[in-house]
Amino acid sequence: MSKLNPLLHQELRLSIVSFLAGVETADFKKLMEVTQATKGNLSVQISKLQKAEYITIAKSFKGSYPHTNCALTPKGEKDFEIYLKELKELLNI
Amino acid sequence: MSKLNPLLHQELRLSIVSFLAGVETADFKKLMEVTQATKGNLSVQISKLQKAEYITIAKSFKGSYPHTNCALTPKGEKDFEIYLKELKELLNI
DNA sequence: GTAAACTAGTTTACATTATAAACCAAATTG
DNA sequence: CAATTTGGTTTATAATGTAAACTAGTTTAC
Repeated sequence: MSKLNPLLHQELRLSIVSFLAGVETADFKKLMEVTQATKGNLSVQISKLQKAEYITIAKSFKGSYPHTNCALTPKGEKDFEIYLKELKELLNI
Repeated sequence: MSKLNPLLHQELRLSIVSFLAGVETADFKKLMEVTQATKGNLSVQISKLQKAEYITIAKSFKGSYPHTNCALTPKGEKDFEIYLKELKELLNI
């Protein structure tokens, strides 16, 4: 019984990481779109992922508006894979 | 983005349901053994699963000691399958 | 040129949830 | 008969999740 990584075993964060694992980079707007989360929730959860060094958050300006770009780090990728492996074991899939 | 069933998307409850899906019946002791959870936590979580009609909890006596037996209901089984399907979609697996 | 509405987020207050410690009742053991 | 064990439940606290409220600036319309 290896405990599932609690940072990843949460729907919104899992959605974010899973999506980033496929595309390697996505902005705030895109993440809102694919996850259907509220701005507040998304903001909080990407911060947690960043604190854990699972993603990088790059802030810049696109025209005059702020723009936030997220990408998975190698650490995030690795721990996501471990999570997947352990989840599959738990669920026998 | 179909939201993952929050009752099932919790490690201990998921472990319980996943295990019961394989065996169809297990007692408290067995569930403690396979999940490695504390008694208190296990007690709380099986109660929640029972309230949701995902499992049945049958109390009896085995010799002189109380004995609690759990089994998945058809509803639990069905929602577990739906959860699995949606989880796989989310994770592309 | 200024009020209203929009973009792009962050902060924070509240509600929900999870968890283990404390508890309980009965049985066993020494 | 006191201490320990079995088989749990209750509950207090901590941790977490979430959306509403807020910030800061931009664009549009009058």
